[in-house]
Amino acid sequence: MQEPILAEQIAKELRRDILRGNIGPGDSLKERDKAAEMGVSRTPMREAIRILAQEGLIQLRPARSPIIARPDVKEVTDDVEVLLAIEKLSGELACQRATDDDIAEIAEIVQQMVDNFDSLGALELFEIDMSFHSALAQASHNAQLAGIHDRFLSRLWRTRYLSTVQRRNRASVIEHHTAILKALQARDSDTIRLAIGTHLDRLTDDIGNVIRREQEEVGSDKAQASKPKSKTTAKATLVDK
Amino acid sequence: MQEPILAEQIAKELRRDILRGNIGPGDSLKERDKAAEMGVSRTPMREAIRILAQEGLIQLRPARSPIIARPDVKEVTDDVEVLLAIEKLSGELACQRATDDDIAEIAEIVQQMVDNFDSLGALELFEIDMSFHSALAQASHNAQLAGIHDRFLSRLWRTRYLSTVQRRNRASVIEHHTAILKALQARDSDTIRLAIGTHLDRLTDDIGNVIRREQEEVGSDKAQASKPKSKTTAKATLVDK
DNA sequence: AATCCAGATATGGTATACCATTTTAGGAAC
DNA sequence: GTTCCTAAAATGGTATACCATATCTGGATT
Repeated sequence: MQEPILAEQIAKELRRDILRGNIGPGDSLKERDKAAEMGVSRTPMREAIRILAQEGLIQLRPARSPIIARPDVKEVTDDVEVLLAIEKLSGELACQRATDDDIAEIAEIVQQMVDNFDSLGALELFEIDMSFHSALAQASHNAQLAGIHDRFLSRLWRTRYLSTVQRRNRASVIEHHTAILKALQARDSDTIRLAIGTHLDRLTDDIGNVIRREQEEVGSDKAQASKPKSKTTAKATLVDK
Repeated sequence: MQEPILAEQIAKELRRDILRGNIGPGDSLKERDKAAEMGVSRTPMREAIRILAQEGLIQLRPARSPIIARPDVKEVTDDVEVLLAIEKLSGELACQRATDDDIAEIAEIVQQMVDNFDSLGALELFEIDMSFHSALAQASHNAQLAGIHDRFLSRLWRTRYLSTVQRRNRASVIEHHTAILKALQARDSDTIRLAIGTHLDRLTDDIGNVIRREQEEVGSDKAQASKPKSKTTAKATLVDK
């Protein structure tokens, strides 16, 4: 059955917690305590932490507890800048190399979102959104590119998710995806670059807003009271909608 | 003091060995043996292996010994494809955001290569070459971009080095670097993209040649060795510290 | 002779114990 | 009351011991 090794399961779990906001930016992640909490030993926990650090979700500090990364505006816009270039390249290459099956799969994903737009929640829709972008990168038939793409995608996951949830007209996502799909079907590199640019550019502003708001919250949090070190912060702050 | 943790020293050492060819593609890397060989315990060795796996130098296999990655032509050309896009973006952003100091530093690197072109060996020249590209990425003032750039650069290190060494007219490197620098000084995004394209496109062919040649060697190796079960544990030649 | 099973061995995964360094707290000296 | 020193606690880094499974070897069975 080949199940993934423990470290990866832990990483997955932690990643979920971080991205969903169950543990917030700035929280420290003592490998000893966290391992005990999850009922595993330090070794795989340590490995999991390294994985997430590498993904940019956790920040390692020499001889200190790792903490959940608190990306600032610049960091996130930098990420978006890179993601944009990567995804444009993906689109361009996909236009050249995507198989009919690839395109059909992407079309399927778009259709899936259209069909279920009203019945699904924000999270489910968002996951479909992500899978669309992943599939596009996959269709570039450049594994390295797809890999790096996924990495940046996951790095932006949380911020992007927050921005999606808060956004009023999520319908435009479908428009954009459709435009990208059309360009791909026409195998028109220039058009797909433009469409991808449009799609992601819109995100830049939203993301900026999300981060800035979060930053402010943190500021006021710190201003009013220092956090008591209770270790039961697990389910404290969930995204309010 | 603040010296880097053991795992990173090991990773550095192993990386050197891999890139320089002291341990070749296909060799297995048993963490137990290798750790004993280097006089460390399995824990940091394991961590080092993960680091290099992440960099693409080592290939992890479920429930098997990791092996030194043997990049095939497609993988490397894929890497180049990505590196090209990343570096073009770096150049473009550098044109917008590089400080005068940044540019001066890059100019200094170019000059350094010009001045020492005849006195330095291939390896030293190559290291200057690499530092030029790194500095350019750095000048983009996008840390994420610079990070990913360095990663792909290091991934291509060995192949690129081999291609440089064998190349007849290494002089063109200076031409290309100078062209890129000029474009940067003029802060001309379009020109720098072109110049970078020219510079790296030339590498694509060379790299292809190198890999193909290596592949052939391996092919003939395998042709004669794959019938009998040779273990080929080439564990000689280790330059310990 | 070929096949298959069982024990042995090798090897990666996991847990735990140990160590070094950093942080912190409390008390003594001023 | 403040400061500084020291010892203890916390915590990440490292080593080692243990475990599970995959691979290998040899012999028994057909």
